[in-house]
Amino acid sequence: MAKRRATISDVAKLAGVSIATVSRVVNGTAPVAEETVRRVRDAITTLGYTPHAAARKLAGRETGTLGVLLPEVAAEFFFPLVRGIAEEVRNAGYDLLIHVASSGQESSLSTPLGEHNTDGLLIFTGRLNDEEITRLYNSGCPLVLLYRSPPDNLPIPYVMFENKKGARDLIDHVITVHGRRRIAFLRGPEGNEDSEWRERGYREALEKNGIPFDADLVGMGGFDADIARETVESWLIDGLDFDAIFAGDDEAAMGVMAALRHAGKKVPDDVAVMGFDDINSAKLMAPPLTTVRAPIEAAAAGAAQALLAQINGKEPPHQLRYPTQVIIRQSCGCPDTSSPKMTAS
Amino acid sequence: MAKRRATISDVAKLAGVSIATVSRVVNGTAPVAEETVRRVRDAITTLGYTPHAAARKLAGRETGTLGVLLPEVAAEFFFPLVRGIAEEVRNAGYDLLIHVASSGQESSLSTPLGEHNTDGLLIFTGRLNDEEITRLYNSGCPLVLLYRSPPDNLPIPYVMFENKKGARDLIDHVITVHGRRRIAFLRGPEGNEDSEWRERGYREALEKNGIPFDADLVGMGGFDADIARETVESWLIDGLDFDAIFAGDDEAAMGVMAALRHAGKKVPDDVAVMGFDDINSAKLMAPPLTTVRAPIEAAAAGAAQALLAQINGKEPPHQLRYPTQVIIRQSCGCPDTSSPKMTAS
DNA sequence: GCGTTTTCTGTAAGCGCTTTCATCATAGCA
DNA sequence: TGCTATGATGAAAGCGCTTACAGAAAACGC
Repeated sequence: MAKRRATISDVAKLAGVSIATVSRVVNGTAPVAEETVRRVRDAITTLGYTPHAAARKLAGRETGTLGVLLPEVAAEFFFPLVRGIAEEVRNAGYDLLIHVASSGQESSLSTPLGEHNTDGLLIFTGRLNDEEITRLYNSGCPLVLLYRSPPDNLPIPYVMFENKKGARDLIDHVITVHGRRRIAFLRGPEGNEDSEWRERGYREALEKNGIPFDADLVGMGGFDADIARETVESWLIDGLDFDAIFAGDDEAAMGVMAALRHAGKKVPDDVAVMGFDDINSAKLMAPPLTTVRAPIEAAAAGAAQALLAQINGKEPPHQLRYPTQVIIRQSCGCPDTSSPKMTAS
Repeated sequence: MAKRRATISDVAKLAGVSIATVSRVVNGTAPVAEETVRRVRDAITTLGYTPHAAARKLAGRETGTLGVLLPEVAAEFFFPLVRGIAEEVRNAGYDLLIHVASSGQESSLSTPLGEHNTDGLLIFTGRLNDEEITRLYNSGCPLVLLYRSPPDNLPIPYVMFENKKGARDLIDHVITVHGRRRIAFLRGPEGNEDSEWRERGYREALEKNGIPFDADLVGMGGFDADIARETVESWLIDGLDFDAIFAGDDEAAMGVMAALRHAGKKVPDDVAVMGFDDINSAKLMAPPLTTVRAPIEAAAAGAAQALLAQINGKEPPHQLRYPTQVIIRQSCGCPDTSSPKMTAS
């Protein structure tokens, strides 16, 4: 096995042409005689030649790579997200560079990511603070923000869900249909915009139904099962009175259910539980989770498209807003309408 | 805002030195006078200079990038996996290129990934068939396989879990402790080695306890909640007799529980359910899932280390085997030993 | 049949960086 | 004082590729 890999000149030599011609047939950037194309193609396959990415990037202008910045946390909804992005990016012939923000680092100043290594960046992390985003923006790096709005009203495209409407409809449902009035809310991570909008929707629904907002009923869920569980457990110990919990997202809802179950509370009889996102396991929970469907994959794909458009000099939409939809299952108290049971329990 | 980014020569000019010197202070590859270092540093900051990755790669030998090949499927256990890899890779100063195998493509021949764009590849996909792996191996690309052994006994390092032992211990538990004898098994995806070893462990436990193997009790779980659910539902319709289900993995276990619950079967009273992996939501299921812990993140980190070692010319271990551990919760029938309930239901 | 396109192909100039190699002070040592 | 290690720096050669630019051959128009 040859250790050294074939370069464009090897191919050129074998095919008896110049490297420029090889480059042309590889990229199809100029007309090449049919016969020549064949010879070059042959040479390429016999040599197993693959263009060297770095060289290509250096010579051309683009890097052919898109970067994604992710927070360290591993939530289930990351995968549809990454999948949506990956799909789009691959179709456009780009590579995907994923940077998982390190836990320790305040900002990603340490990582020389972006700017030079990628043609553009999809940013999904609260860690990358405003200054960092501003810096990247000023450096001219094409950016698209996921689930957060740009700092200082910078004209950076961003994607968002209709969080407020989804949350409002959801809460309205448990109030009007199930008569719940002591509805708790679990906030997401500090500064998370999705959470802020969901809280707004929650409050609107309360207000609309004449239920006063009670700050005691708001706690930290962190969009995380374990955090949510702890919060609910401490509420239970404190004897807080509630008959429903809007967990902020589905992960947290899972933690909420575990806490409730562990304390002997029945869902939804004693406490209704609602999530947000409609992750895959939502329908598998016991009871199946009433939640709001967020088209995560589609939104991610949209973000990738916006970035690609931007890179190609097109004007991307300033904001992409994806609709959400309430998904009624049983954790809110609604009956199971799916196929009948086999056995009476 | 300057549109064009600063290059090394800009820095050199500003600092009044040669580009070689700038390179030296940036990389610390040779002694530079203190005063000069200061001047260069200043120039770098005022210019906001960041070395261009591609150029660096071209000039140096390495690309500074590691690739990961993932199948399209999005399972929850991917995240610890990616996290483990990302962490390790970042610590080593490499970038991570993630390729999600496309659904349609037979092999990844279409993607020019690997070889040239990365210094090495972590492969976790059954899609990339043996020939493709062989091809990559022959091309001299450093490789590490995740959760599968190399084709044709090629000396490619790979990481594995002690699947057989974990499964054996787990099944032995429900047999000896809970007296189950009609234990079903849900296989993972076709050709999945983890699944094969788990099945072997399952059979060994059966044999050890004098229970004959019954092919009817083996079905397809696909390591997927929905597939597992369907299988169990059809078993239920067929009236198959079983008192325990080893779901193959935790995702499938989730589907199994949903099917059982939906049919009015009690877990674990009517049917014990066991998973494998101990994903985060395992402990949150109702009832909490008895499973086998696989150190996914550690294994992924180990794989990354092995790849890095290989790239740096060190001899990587041929095989990395990670121990597994049975995690007893309540889905097998064991009592809940955690903190007491707050309320009697 | 001669100027003019049109096709095809080669030459060569970088892209921004790393890295010998050579240079030139200094400093060390006899 | 003379000669060599040593430290600090610059000049320049690429890394593998893209892409003007230009030349040569073939096709076209009148």
